[in-house]
Amino acid sequence: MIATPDRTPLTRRFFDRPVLEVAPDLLGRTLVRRTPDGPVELRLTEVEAYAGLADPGSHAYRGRTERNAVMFGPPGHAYVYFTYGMWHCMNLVCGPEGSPSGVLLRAGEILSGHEWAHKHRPNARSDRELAKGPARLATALGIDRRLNGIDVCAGPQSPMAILTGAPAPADQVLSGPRTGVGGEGATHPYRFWIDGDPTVSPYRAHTPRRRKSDAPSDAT
DNA sequence: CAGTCGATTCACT
DNA sequence: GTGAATCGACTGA
Repeated sequence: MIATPDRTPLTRRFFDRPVLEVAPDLLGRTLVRRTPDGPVELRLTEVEAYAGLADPGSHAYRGRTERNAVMFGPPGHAYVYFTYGMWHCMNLVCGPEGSPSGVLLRAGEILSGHEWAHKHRPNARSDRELAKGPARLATALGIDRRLNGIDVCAGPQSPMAILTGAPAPADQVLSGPRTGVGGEGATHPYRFWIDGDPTVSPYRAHTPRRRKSDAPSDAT
């Protein structure tokens, strides 16, 4: 049997480019999550770019903190964060070290390991819902903070990797505003997805959360 | 140190 | 379409 080039992790050089180049180039690629029960594979269908210190929508906007430290490190590593007290989301760090940017993995199609993914996502009513949304994607693949900072360009022993293979054709890639991002960061078309793919998550505008001090009152 | 809210998901109306 | 869940990072005093 000849070695299969398509099973090789992408090189670090792939991620060492401007995030707006890397993000659409990731669509159609395969993310493999290596579990004790075998590999779970996902074809990426939707991503979002978070572009450096000047991007108001990015966790890195206000500088380095303990949480976002991985974004300031070398490209090709996973930035996994915990949010809403319940969920995890995963980014891939891009660009030259020191310019903190990343690609949020928002959705994908599970290619193998369906049984394992459904076990982690009991709410999913169909295969296409398994990874339809960033927290769903992380949950389906068993990704949590223990994987924060891991190198996805490392060898086959790594718990996670993005494999080489053909990206989605450019004429099937659409872009638009990022989901759930408010303020100045809401206008940039930094969300990329594969046109018509049923696993792409629905767009939602940012919804500011109601404050306690806004509690209902009889006064006017 | 207390207040605020999040790169979301789910149940319910 | 609206609101709850749920906790920890971040902010400003």
